[in-house]
Amino acid sequence: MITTRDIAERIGVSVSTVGRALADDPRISEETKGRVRQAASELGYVGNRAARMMRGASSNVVALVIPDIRNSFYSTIAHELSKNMEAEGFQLMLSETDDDRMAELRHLRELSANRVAGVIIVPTARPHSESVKLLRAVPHLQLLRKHPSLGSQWFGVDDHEALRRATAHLVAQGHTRIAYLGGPEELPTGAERLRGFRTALREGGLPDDAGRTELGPPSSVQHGREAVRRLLEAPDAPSALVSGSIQLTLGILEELSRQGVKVPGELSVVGFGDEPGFSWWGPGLTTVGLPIQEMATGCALWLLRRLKTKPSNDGPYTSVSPGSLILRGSTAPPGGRGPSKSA
Amino acid sequence: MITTRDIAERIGVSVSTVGRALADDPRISEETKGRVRQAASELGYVGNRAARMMRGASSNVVALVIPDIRNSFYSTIAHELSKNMEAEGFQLMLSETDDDRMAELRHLRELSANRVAGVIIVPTARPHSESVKLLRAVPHLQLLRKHPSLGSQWFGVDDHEALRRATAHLVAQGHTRIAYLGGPEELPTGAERLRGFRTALREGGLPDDAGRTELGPPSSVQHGREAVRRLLEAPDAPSALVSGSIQLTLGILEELSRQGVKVPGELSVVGFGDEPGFSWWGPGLTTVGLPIQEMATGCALWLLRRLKTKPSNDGPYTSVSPGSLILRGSTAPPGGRGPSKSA
DNA sequence: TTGAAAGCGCTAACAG
DNA sequence: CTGTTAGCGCTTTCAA
Repeated sequence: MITTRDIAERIGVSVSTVGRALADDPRISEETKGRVRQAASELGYVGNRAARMMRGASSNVVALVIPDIRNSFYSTIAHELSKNMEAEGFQLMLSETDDDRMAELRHLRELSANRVAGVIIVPTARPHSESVKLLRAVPHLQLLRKHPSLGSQWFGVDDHEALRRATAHLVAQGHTRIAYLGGPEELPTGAERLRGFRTALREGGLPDDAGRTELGPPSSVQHGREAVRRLLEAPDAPSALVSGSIQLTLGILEELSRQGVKVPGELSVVGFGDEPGFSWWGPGLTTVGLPIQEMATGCALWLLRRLKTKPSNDGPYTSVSPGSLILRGSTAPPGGRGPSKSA
Repeated sequence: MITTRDIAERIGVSVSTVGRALADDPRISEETKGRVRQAASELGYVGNRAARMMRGASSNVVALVIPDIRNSFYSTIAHELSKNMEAEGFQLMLSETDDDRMAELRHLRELSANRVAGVIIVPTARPHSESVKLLRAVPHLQLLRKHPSLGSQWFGVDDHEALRRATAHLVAQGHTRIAYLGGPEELPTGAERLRGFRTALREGGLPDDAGRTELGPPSSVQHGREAVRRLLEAPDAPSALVSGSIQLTLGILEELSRQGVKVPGELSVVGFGDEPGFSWWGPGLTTVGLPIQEMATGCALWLLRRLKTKPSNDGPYTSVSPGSLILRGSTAPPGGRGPSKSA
């Protein structure tokens, strides 16, 4: 590897002159700068960031800690962050936790050892206490999920409102046996979405047992399939179904297609997120559209600003729009037939 | 930030003793080790990798350079790599090029400055000469696309064979006007897939002008939609369509749904990749399934081995299986009606 | 306008 | 078993 010293020796100046020339220090003559740059380019010199960091420079790496990049929710976020970060000269480190707090901890340890400049994290349900400590030492931001121990900088969506709206739509159509399929309550998002579901039932004047809930791993397509199967086999099968996770929605759709369930004839369905394919599933999936992109961009801008200004500004948090209900053909009054939009 | 020196001072030993204790050097007494570890943990010490790197330690970061993480093709790869890398203590850096050679170059510069241990890259069509130089200095591996200037370490799929099979299936059903919609020829993958398409036509005894081709940006859903529109409006509209890109396939499906084109009645379609949703699109999409996961795992293992053994072993390349044609309902003999599988 | 030298945190050779 | 010392590549005083 070529160092400043190699350049210095080659053109017969000192390393400090080389360093200054490369930093475009005004005290160095244009002529010397030229020779230095020339030599640097010929030798293929690439500055060593590790050395710079030892002199106090900060890393240009921001880490994104998420459950699983295959979830398009997260890959959209990763893309948006990456784009914004790259524009400011930052690189993106990707750490997948698979919703395992130990994996999360392992990653955070590595990230601290690497002295990353910042961390954007979708925390696991109950982060390890060491994870909490590690995060305290680096500018960070929670995304989607919010755990109190990790500070109050948070970007997310209004989960409660999103599910409330989705469910209210079904209630308004006259459904009285509605099932909710979502993540576990120990996840803040899971709890909020479930709460939104129940709020809508209550507001619709439905008894508490109108709602049947199936909670489970939110990133498991497989679990979505199984949960649907259980719901449909139960004696008092619901006439409508709301989902509280993208992956579960994928499982739901697959299983309903496989079983040939008539939607919305036998069952009305509201999905979560708006994946490619949701619009062409069966009669078109009515679903909750989420402002992921806006959220990710906001998140990136906040962190970038935070990284560029010394003082630690601790605005409490920012929540973005509740998402919008996208009406397609998968919902209709119970017992009715054909998509609601043709009613 | 806590350093070894802080620990040393706290318990009254030298920094080297601390260093050795933390490295579990057999020369240090268990008792001292205990005290050092205790202090380290109390102070929340985290080793500084930048400093270690200056002492010759190598980075534990491997970079993945791809066009766009939103493409599920790449997010699957990222996930698979991440999983394998994490198991060996490596972190994954994510660099998106958007198929822009300048963005690619910018990323490679940053990656070299950070002295990443290795790079896995899906190169742009014609990488910048500086990119080539930069890559020469770091263990790297090409993925999917193969550019001669970037060495002969390559992992990919048999694109020629994949498209040949897909097209042959249509030819066998009696189609004589088949359209191919894929990436540009300047991309190695684009060229190979197109060649596979033409091979199948030729092998089927069809004249060269039996095939109509629409080439364009492979990651653009939008382009897929437009290309389909052009194909269908043309005077001699094809009776079958093959795709050579996941994103283009998404565009194709959206547009065909939107226009209400009867598949396979009016048009037979073979997609590329097997996304969630492809199975429930219309009559079910016949498509080319790709062994992405296997490829990514192979790729990870190869690089890990390469990083752990000093000698640079340059086996030429490994190509994995050609993918398999997944038969569903979207293909049928021309003029026939109903899915081919019901024939 | 340029050089010499110190030091960031860590490891490893060389003493004790 | 432990301490002293040097040096990785760079920036930054302090001198010239």
